[in-house]
Amino acid sequence: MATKGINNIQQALLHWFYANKRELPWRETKDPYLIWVSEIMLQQTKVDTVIPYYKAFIKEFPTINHLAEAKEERVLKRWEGLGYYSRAKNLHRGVKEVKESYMGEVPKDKETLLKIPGIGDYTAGAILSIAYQKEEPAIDGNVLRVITRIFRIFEDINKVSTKREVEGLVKELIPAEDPSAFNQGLMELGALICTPKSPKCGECPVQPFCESEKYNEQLFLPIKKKKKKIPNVYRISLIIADDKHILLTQRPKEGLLADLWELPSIEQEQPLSEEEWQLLIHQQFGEEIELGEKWGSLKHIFSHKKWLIEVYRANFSKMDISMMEKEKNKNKHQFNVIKRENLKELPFPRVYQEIIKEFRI
DNA sequence: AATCCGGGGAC
DNA sequence: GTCCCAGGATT
Repeated sequence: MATKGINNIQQALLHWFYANKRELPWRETKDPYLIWVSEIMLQQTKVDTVIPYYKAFIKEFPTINHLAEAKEERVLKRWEGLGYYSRAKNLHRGVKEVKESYMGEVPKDKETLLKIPGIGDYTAGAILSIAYQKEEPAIDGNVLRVITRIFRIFEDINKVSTKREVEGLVKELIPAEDPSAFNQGLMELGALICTPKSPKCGECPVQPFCESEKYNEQLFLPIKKKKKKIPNVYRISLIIADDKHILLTQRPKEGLLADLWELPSIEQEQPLSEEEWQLLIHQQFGEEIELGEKWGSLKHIFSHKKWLIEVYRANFSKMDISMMEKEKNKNKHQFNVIKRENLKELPFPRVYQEIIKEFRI
């Protein structure tokens, strides 16, 4: 089974990783804080997407102290467009916690790390192995795919029992010499060679040890239960603006797109006619707001719902926008009057970024 | 154990 | 367009 004198998985993987690893910004450091930031960003997110965000983020928040002292809105602004915004809020909270409770030093043991918001099993293992060279597994989706293929594990990878089984195997494999390279090697292999759809088994350093490849069953692994299909949500968004202002709302502090800003909007489970929308707009935003010219349509898919958005300009009578500023205090309106010159400071969901750009001054 | 959180890329 | 991908928190 040996090839070129390599007779175990560890050696094959390490050898391959040293020769083939990508040069990535977070691979230039061992700073546990920077490793932490990168691992949070890399959750559910591809490397190519993360790179520019990571660079901008650590430029503005180069140390734990910088991030701990930052305003949350600045942190969200740096996360704008990256998605899963609770990651940013938890990272911010977690860094403050490290500063206050651990004298600014990222903990070196798993139990303590797991208490920090946003750090779970995977991220704790990644920080410990990559920053501190601890022999801790870091099981992400790539590793689950690689290991279930190598060892031909036909159990649902979403089950806790399967993850425990994989964790046990990785613990046995992980070499004391370089746990960091081994864990990163497993993930890098999953990202570059052992890919979900078209694995490049001919180029795989671990191919001689891969059970599923022997039986040509790679494409059946890993096993996971499929999710159900997602409902449509019908949404109308309003452009209420003059030369210098635009009316916006800030989303709730928790839940979907938490704390981000957006156009004033109404949602329904069923599609409505223009007349029916108009009625809801009067109830929601006041009698002086009238549906105007249609600006266009937007669509946005989340994990479990799909937004179908119709964007309209609004006509407003009886008062101008600066009057609405005063009306706001009566709690009659559910929006804020924003100076268009300040739009660049506010974080928006991806789906609204293009349209907001049109109104920036 | 199941569901909630975005966005990008393959096809 | 449709499908696939994937950690942590919450329920």
